[in-house]
Amino acid sequence: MTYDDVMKLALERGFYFPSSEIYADAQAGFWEYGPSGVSLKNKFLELWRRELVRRDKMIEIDGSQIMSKSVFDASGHLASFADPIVRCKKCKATHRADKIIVEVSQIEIPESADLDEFDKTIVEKNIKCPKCNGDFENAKKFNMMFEVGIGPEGESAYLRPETCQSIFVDFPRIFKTMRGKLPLGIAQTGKSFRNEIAPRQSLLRLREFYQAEIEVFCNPAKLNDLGKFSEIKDTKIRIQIDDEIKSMTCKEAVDSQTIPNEFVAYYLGLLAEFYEKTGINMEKSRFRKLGDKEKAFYAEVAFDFEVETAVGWLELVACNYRADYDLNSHATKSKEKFAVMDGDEKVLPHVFELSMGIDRSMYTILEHSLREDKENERMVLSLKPYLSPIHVGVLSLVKKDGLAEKTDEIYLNIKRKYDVFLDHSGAIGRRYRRLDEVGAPYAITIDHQTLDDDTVTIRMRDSMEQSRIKISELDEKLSKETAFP
RNA sequence: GCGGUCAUAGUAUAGCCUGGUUAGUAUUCGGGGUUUCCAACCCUGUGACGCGGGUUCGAAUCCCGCUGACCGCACCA
Repeated sequence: MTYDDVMKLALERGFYFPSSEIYADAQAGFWEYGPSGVSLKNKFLELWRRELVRRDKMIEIDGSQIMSKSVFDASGHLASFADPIVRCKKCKATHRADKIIVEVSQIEIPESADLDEFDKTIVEKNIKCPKCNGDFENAKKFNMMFEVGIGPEGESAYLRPETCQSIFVDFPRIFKTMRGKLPLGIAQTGKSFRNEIAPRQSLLRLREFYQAEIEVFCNPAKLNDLGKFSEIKDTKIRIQIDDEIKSMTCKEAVDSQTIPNEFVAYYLGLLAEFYEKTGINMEKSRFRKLGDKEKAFYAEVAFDFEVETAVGWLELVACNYRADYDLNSHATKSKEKFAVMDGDEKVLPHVFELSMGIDRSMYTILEHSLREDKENERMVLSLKPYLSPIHVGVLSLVKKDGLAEKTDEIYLNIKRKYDVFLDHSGAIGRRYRRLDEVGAPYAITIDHQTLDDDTVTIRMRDSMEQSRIKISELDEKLSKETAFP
């Protein structure tokens, strides 16, 4: 399915839509989830908790979205999350100062350097705008963090550009009070904020977006000493090496040094098993090892988990081995002690991060699940039953003859346990089609026979097949069919 | 941020060039009827010119600005 097909579904069926859309000054990069989108997102996160957080005995926190200046001073975001930019006086085009200098003069100036240095070099080497040969204005820093003013004096703080900083900052307390033991995963879901220059494509590039992040704290001396590695050693993952994607088991990946150690391979394996269960087509996925130039400023080893969609390869998860970059910086700036005991050894833990983009995952799940059933003239959203916004539709075949009342009765009995959509009106076929489009895997229909023998028909979304089932067996059936795997 | 294309009901569109009707159509949606297991049919109802300014007796239509969407470039720690 194309991007436009997914967009249309999202708008018509309440998955997502533009924020503040009734006002003309609404800015780009902000989208809202509607009822169907929220329901899908909640279930996606429940699956994430099951497959990663609980499975690996991680613990979860929920931190502030606004954090102090010191946090981002220590994390490096104040200096490194900003691009030095120069603007052409003539054609107004904006360029990265460091890049344009390298292109013309081969002089490498780190992007965190003082602005004077860029200006000086541009003048010395007589660098002009590549588009129109015009002169540049003075270099400026464009920081992608949103600054906010706190209290009446407007003291400076920032909306977090990634959720993980609260995990690092909270680590000493959490490790102590939760009786932590290495390796320890700390997880968090929530919003992050980045002032993107050009947000695009609805959920794919947002200024305000959801992340589900996991930071695993570990003893760097024990990266190949992981008992639980056996759990995923045979799990297949697809890894891009040079231009070729190879499918191999996690064990093969470590043995061949495609992945540097068991520790990293274990978490990539968990991630692959998780995404398999979201219904994303894993044949269209890859882990891509990032080169030095692509990696974030804090990363030693980095793999992106990417999935192929109608708009190209999409990065869904960034997996970064951040080493002790973060704990070290926060320890130095705050004077707090971050080293912990691992057996008899005192270590400053290293961190491996799985930083998941929830919004992009939502889009990908929708795109990979949506199909057109031409034979039956319908669009079907073949979501996994446990992820569907609606588990089951409850329909009366006709409203009269007491069927509506009987239908209401069944609805009341199951509505608290499942996401149920009750519908009495219109042609039955039309109601089935509507349910197909929001991905409801089952529909039960109350007909005249129901009044005689207390059975209903149950219809499967994907096959359109129907069978009769006793009302008394309904709960057991639904419970089994909509359960998380 | 630069360049190109574009902006009319929930969705998809006609009308714009050549200014003047009650802004048309399809579908969706609400109510009613008929049928009774897969978007049928009949009746009925709700629903739109992105925002701001200008020209004009009169603007969805012409002009300017803004905002947004799409596509390329750049950006994506």
